Amino acid sequence: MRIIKTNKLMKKKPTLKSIAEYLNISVTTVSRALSGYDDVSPNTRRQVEEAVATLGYVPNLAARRLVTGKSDAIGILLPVSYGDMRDHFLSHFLLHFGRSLHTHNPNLDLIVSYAPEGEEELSTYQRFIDSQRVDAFVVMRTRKDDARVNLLLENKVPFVTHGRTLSSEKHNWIDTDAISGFEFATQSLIDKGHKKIVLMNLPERMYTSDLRLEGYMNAMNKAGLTPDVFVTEVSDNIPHRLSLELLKSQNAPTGFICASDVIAHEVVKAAKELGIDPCADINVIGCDDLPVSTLGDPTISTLKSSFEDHSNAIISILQAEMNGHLTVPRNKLINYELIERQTSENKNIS
Amino acid sequence: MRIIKTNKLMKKKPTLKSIAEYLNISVTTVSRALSGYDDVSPNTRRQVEEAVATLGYVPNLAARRLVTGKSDAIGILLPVSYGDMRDHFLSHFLLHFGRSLHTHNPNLDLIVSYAPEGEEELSTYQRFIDSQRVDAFVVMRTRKDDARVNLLLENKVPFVTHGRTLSSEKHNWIDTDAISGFEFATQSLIDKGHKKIVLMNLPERMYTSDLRLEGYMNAMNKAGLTPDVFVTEVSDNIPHRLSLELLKSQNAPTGFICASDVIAHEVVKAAKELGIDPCADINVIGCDDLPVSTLGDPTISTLKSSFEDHSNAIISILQAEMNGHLTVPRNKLINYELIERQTSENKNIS
DNA sequence: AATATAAACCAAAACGTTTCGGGTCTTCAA
DNA sequence: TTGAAGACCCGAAACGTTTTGGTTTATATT
Repeated sequence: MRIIKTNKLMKKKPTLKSIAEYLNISVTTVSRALSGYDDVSPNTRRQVEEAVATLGYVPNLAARRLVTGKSDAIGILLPVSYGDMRDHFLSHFLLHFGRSLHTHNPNLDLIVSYAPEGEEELSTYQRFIDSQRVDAFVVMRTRKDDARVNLLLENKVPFVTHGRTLSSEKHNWIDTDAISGFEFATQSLIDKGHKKIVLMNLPERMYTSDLRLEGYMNAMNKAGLTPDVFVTEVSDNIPHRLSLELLKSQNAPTGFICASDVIAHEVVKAAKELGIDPCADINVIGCDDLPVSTLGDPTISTLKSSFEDHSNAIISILQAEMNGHLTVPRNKLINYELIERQTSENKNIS
Repeated sequence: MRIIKTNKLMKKKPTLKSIAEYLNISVTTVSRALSGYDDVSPNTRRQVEEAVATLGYVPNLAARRLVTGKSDAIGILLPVSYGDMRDHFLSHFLLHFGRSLHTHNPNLDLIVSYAPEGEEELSTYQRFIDSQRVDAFVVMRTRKDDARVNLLLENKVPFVTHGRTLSSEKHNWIDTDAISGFEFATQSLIDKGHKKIVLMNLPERMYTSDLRLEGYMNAMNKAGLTPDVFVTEVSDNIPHRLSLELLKSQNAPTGFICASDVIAHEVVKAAKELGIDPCADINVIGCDDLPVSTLGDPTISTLKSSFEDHSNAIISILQAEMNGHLTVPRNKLINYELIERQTSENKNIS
């Protein structure tokens, strides 16, 4: 048992008490000095700060959390399904969100755990709430009618959803402006002369799917074109089989609006397999700007919304919730930007 | 202020005390019943368990942590650099690790924070240690001589590194068996008749780069071939420019062993730009089996080691550390498997 | 000189656990 | 009938903070 640090007067981990003794003042005063109260003299405050620095005091979070009832942590329960391509979005989002949170407030912990959709999803949330591990939640991949939302509302736990629900007016949310985004993307293909444009959508369980559909329909209707919608999971080779089928059909579509870059990538791949030029013969637009869309050949056009914006919006709502109480739910719509890459570069389909 | 839950006798959040009062026994006994001590009668234990269930008691973690000094959390301080392609590996690893940790022990929290390489890296670790937020660390992307390792050793905090260091004998680590893996990959190209095989390595700051180099050298020396090594970051378009240069040089290499799939992908891309068939004219092998290597066209051969194995190895070492104390550092080498895809499918380069 | 005001400080309670060092009551052997 | 052993239980302290509701001292006001 050697003493590690060589600072004078150092034996154990310093506490408020040891600092108080060291300075011959009370624990209360030390605490208040450090918390910036104004009933402590400038001189005392300075001494406390010095002592903290030389003794290397760091507050014990457990004790603080016990007494304040706040945990200074925010939780995110990931709905990952192993091997599912959708994990791409989540894993990148997570990294960015964590990073933003940290730069925004390094004292907020991010606790990551898992609550896959299904049986135990709600009970996992409940346990998390009850143990008071976190002050607030970020809820990912919201469904239209999402039981998690109700649970959190009932328990009066602050949270922000990433994606709207059918009861969006009751809770904080951020979301991409899927209607405008998909309308714009569809319109861009219409402008290029496409007549047969399909939407390859995600399952309608997610609300966002409805909104994307709406955007697509808006553009198609305005142009007097017949919409054609397909729904696919982003896993296994379902999107791939579907793409092959579509491309081989007579009177095959030439424009593809895809709800995910992964789907878009499968369309491109299927086209190449069939000897169809994914840039000249058809146009493909994906969504999310995942690495696959820039790394692939050809590069894939995509609807992008910055993780930075997502994260910042979530964090600012969370902060508002955790400090002064929010009287009314807040929300934020984030714009999509159409990134034109090779799969939509040709100017005129005839 | 309405009462949310409708259970009888429920007003506030239940505590040990409320259960004790409810059952007319002492707090001590309740606590001991729940902790599985054997000095509580079967009957009492049953009653306690029932009460816990009906009242919906969940222990307050802050209180427990305060008294035990354990946090039941493990921390991972990510060395992310925004926009860096290496983040691909990290983000996927993180998702998998979290998932494994959760299935292994759902009561262990995973706290994710950020400590980018540089100035504040060590102080970030120090603050994390001092605040006793976590019981143990996972240290990613170890360097040859890694100050984080020393810091953690000095503070006697349990940790496992992902990747060896020069002082590996002093700490727990897991790592991929880079020597064997890269030797095997190189040998596989030699077996196909390649004479000019280059290694496109990562900066030697990381120990793993040395080991990969060693594996490559082993195979080359054994075959009497002249080694040729290049070092590149995995960011910007450095690997791309380097690839173009190499492929355009006279007496250009035909075999490419790359320390990352991202680099391999750049080689492939450069080849295609130059009209070189990345499958027939050259062979390329990457590393890590990132999504880009399966999603790309052509698909890229790669050295794969399963995240599952990584995670499990780390977790089992961590568990050993956190329960009975480990007397001697543990480690685990994880095998690479060569996944042959299109970029190494041709059988004979002449 | 007495009183009000302000500045600086503090003792003690509280948060909800775990654990230490006992205690009481059976039961059973001597 | 006594004593020991075992089974079961409990009071109180401890963990390190924050906060409440003061007290003390010095200065200003009447």
